[in-house]
Amino acid sequence: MTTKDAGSQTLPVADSAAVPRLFHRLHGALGPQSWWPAESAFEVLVGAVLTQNAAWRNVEQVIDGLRALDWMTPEAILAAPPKALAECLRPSGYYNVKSQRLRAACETWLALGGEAGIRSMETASARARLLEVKGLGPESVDDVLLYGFHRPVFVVDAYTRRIFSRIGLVSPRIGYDDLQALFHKALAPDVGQFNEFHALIVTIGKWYCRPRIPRCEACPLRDDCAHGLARDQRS
DNA sequence: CTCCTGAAAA
DNA sequence: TTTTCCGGAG
Repeated sequence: MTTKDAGSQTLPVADSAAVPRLFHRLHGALGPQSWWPAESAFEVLVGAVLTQNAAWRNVEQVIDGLRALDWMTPEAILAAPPKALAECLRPSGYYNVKSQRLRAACETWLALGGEAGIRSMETASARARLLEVKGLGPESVDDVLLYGFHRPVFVVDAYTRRIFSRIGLVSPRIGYDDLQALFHKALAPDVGQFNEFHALIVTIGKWYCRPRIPRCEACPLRDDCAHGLARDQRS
């Protein structure tokens, strides 16, 4: 092992056997999370855009609002007056940028042949095409692929980076692709497990591995975590 | 790095 | 009152 491993931002101590072990620890402690709360692949796309740096609680308000207006289709969103659409998105924040991102996503969605068209595409090409949309970054696209189209793509987010860097497996500045690659190497391409694992990570990040004041004492990963163990020694 | 923004928890 | 939220573009 060299000191500079050609761009890999996984720490030298990283052992990928830890990854599946952490999954089973989480699943045993928290149980099934039953994600993603959506009724269609398109609704996953909508939720993915709306939840960008926004609490899901606020996203739900918008989703309910879109349903009430009968706007939960790409055609309806593109037909809606831009001003009215933005107003509808207000509760989820960044409503001006998100309304533009949503329409851009709807245009590409239809251009690709809608849900049926995208379902017929290879995962890699669907991912590449969706990433071209201004406003769809890797996390939003991977949400759609995993939760909307049941493709074995591991979703990475800020929680994943924070939790796994605190545990001591990766650098806190690791990039999206490198972090995703860690999971793809450590796990079999199992859609059910990818679904559950990411959902569990979100729950841990939200309730225990918080940014400023983590609740390490009660965290299910405490015994596997460098950060949690360091806290023990201080007390 | 900054900006985009409202809602609710802490 | 401050922090945080299932990010992404410029």
